[in-house]
Amino acid sequence: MVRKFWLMKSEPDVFSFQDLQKAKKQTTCWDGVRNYQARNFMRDEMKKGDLVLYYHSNTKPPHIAGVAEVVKESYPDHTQFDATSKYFDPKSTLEKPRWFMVDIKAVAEMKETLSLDTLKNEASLAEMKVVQRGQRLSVQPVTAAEFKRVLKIGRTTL
DNA sequence: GCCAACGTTGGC
DNA sequence: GCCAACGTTGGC
Repeated sequence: MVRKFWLMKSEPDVFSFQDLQKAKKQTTCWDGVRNYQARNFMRDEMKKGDLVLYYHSNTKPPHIAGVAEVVKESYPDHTQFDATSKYFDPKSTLEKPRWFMVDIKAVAEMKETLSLDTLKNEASLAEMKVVQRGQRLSVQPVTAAEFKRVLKIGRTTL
C-alpha cells in the first residue's frame, strides 16, 4: 500500500493545528464535512498512515500550519444525527449515513508556516489545488512531490 | 464585510 | 434533466 498525501482546511478560529496538538492524544475526528467530493476522499481513499497538510483558511494570511496523520479510517460522522448540531442532516439515517469522517493526529508543526502567497510564488507548486482560483474543496489530494516540497520550504522534517 | 466562484436544491 | 435561485466558502 502506498501512502497518500492530502491537504485539509480548517479555520483556526474554529479548530487550529495548535488546538489539535493540545487535544487528547493530539487526535481529533474531522467532523462537519458536507461536500460530496471531500466526503468521497475521506470515505474511499484516505488510509491509515496517510499524511495531511493542515491548512488554516479564513485567516490572514491563509497558510499551511502543520502536518497530521490519518489514524482512523472512515466512519459515520455523528454530527449528522444530532438535531442540535449545525451539521445535522435530516435526510441521513443510521442505516444509511450520508457523511463520513476520519481521525487525524498531529505529527509536526511547520517550522516555517507557508502562506498562500508563498505557495503561489513557488513554480513547483503551481499545480496544487489550493493555489488555484475558486478551489473550495476542504479535503484535497496532494502529490508526493508537492508534499515533499512543502516540507522542504517550511524547513520541516517528520 | 464584500463578492466571485462554486455546489445544491427544487420547480417545471 | 434543465437551470434559476439560493447558500456557502474563503480570499481579499
